[in-house]
Amino acid sequence: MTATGFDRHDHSACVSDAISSAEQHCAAADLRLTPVRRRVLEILLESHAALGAYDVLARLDAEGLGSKPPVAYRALGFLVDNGFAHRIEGLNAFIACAHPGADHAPAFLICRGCHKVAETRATAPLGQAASQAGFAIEQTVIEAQGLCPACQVQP
Amino acid sequence: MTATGFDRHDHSACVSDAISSAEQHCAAADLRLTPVRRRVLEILLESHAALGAYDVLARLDAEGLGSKPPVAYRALGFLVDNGFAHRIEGLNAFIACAHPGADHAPAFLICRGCHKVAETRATAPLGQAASQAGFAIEQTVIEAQGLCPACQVQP
DNA sequence: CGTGCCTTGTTATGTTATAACATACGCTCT
DNA sequence: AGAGCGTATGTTATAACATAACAAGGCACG
Ligand SMILES: [Zn+2]
Ligand SMILES: [Zn+2]
Ligand SMILES: [Zn+2]
Ligand SMILES: [Zn+2]
Repeated sequence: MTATGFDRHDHSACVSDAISSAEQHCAAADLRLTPVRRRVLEILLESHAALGAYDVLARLDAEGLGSKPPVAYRALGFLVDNGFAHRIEGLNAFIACAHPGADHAPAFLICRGCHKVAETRATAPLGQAASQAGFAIEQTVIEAQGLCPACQVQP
Repeated sequence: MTATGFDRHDHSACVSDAISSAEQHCAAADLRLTPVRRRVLEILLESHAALGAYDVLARLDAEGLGSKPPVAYRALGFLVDNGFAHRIEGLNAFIACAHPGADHAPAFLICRGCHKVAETRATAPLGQAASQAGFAIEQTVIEAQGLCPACQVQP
């Protein structure tokens, strides 16, 4: 399992894979990847950095696709709800999913230098504490802050 | 190690322990637990639920201790920086630390029913993914959402 | 006393997010 | 075709969260 994002990779393939995966999943699940939703996913996919809702909105506005906050929040909500994107709580921002389609529990490595974010997987380490407390976990947010390889070299 | 918060416990002892622990730590580290800071810690300690900065501010205002956002944010910042409280990213809210004084990596069980939060500890499960990616972790946020024992019974 | 440092007071503004209601579009059933 | 319905979008307004910037007070130390 790799943490896509900091490594060099064929990013245009990375983008087109994600888009076609989203198209397939939407077709299969009777979901509509409308122009705004599709464009927001593309915007998120353009980099592996997290974007704020208003950053996304600014791009949409520049392209005439919408200028009011709910436009961005609705599209982002759709993408997050259906697993095409994730919300990064520590940044109040959003990032395209790096493992689209798969049912997965994501975890993130967030670089405080360049703001890139790598998605990986992690099994939640709270099972024991939760069962001791009688707590039923539904979802776990795991976000590590630190420095990516590039930002460690040139601080 | 227990996840304090959902269990029945002697809460007044829980509060006074935390306050005296904070006093000791401040005395030892030459930090000033001023009236506003102390009162904010007490407010957080009153329940095991997370409080938003403006909730805290409303209480301060009612007591004549301050009415402008920076007053609350400064006191909360002091408490968080010195380990007396934690920020819950998933809620944009704050909670008193349940293991004060100790140097620790907290993790949280957050009930979506009653909004109580239990603090526990967890070792971040990202060491391997991080070292593979060459990423230097500085801090990890772990927050599980779900239902506490009480809220599972009566949904 | 005067200087420096920390804390507090206050104004203003920036940033993130949603409620609520109106409109448009696509589909199906008759 | 036209009515009815559900989803998506457009728009207004406001709520909720957070910080920049500067002024003023308090206290310790030389
Ligand atoms: Zn890529
Ligand atoms: Zn970086
Ligand atoms: Zn308690
Ligand atoms: Zn509960």
